[in-house]
Amino acid sequence: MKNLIEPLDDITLSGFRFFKSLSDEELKSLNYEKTCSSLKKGSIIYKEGSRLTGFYCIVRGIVKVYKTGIDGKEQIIRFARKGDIIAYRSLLSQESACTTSKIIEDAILCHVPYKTLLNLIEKNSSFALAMLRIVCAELKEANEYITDIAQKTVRERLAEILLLLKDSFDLDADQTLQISLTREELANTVGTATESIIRLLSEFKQDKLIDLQGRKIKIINLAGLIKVANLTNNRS
Amino acid sequence: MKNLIEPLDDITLSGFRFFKSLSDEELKSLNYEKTCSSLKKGSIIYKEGSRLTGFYCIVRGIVKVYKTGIDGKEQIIRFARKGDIIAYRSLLSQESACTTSKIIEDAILCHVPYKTLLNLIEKNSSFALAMLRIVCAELKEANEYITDIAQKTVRERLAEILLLLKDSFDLDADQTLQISLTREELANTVGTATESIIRLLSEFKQDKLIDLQGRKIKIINLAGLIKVANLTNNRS
DNA sequence: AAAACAAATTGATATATGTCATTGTTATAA
DNA sequence: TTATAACAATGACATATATCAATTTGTTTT
Repeated sequence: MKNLIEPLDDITLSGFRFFKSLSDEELKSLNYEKTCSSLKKGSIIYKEGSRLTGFYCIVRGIVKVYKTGIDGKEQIIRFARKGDIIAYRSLLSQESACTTSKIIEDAILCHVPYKTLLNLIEKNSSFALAMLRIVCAELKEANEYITDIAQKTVRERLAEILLLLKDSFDLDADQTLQISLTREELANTVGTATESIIRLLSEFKQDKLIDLQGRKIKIINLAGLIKVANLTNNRS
Repeated sequence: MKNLIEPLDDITLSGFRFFKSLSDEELKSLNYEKTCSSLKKGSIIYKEGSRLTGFYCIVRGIVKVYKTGIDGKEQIIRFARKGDIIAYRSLLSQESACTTSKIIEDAILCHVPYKTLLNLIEKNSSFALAMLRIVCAELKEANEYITDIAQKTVRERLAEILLLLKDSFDLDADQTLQISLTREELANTVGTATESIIRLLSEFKQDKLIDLQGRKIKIINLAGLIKVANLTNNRS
């Protein structure tokens, strides 16, 4: 699969919630300085260790962000979708990327240069604060996930991840998760072995919590799933 | 143990690396607006769920920051020491605290009001950027820990935590860790059961990696520990 | 100093989950 | 249409780690 990259002209970042606090003028130059591209599933946006020149806004599609751990096993840190930004963490720290990002659903991304970001932070304190809050939100998520992964069983975590995916990517009319992951990707998110995911999904199906057909996961007993997930209070 | 709080007059935050980018004038009003206190081991600085009015700078002592998970089991998110700041995450997100912070070594803290923080972020873009980089650094750590906890054995993680503690709190002349934790606290950091920590520490001792006397942990084979920790590349 | 409590240790045991191996299934390409 | 590979599903098995229970040691508190 080739990285079919085709520049796109008419995309604007003006509607992005992340840029809500920008003035018209700032938006104008932002839109001028960004570079958009269309990427096919499987394309890699940037690799762990690479030098970043900017961050990316996701206009459409889905991206998985992961770290490479022991034996090259990937740990998925998050899924990003329309309206999200990626690569900003390492960029702001001025380090080379500590994650890899890969398209899992055909996407359109806009690249915003580091300099533009710095400029906005410097000139627009509302933007700086908004940025700060985005990082803080992600840090909160991370801390919660550390607690989960340290204290919960794989079964509980799988249920929880399914609920999280439901909240992030919604269900279609048929109560089916609008994100399609391989069993391995699910395993790399939950932090377990692929076989365990397969077995647990089957169990969930037997228990009438979900229905499976291929990669489609249909939630048929939400309350039951929530119960299995054993939520403390956080994540809905 | 009582929360013996005694206001302290002559403490200044001017030397804090975190405030490096402040002007003399900003420092002056910061020092005026802060409130310092001396807290004994065991004191709780703030509790999960409480409303925060500011963040805290640690002038001396050690603090553990933890989340309460399943069955009230605590998951230690980080240890903070001189020069570190705590409580800023929830504060910036304007949420109630999602962690609890407790003194584990007699400490002096300075409370800086939210308004002061906001003001600095608004008026001093270098400070805003510095703040941003602090949050980013913590997010990086968190992501790395997620990968570890998801992929490594308890044995590996324990070795790694010992190394981390060594880097954060240094060793005394005798190669002994300058932070004293109960086995339970170690367990709650590593994300395992207390008994497992006890057994693994004994094994490490048998393997001549460390020496134990009470809560004192002496590192006698650093290279060996590093090997056990099975570091990918990140944390030293 | 005794009493009361918290922390550390050790052993026995159960089990959730990882690992390995095999086969079936589906997608992709040639 | 076959060939090739990626993915999914199952079974058998090993084991790291949790859990439970009992004992010892060390710290506070009165």
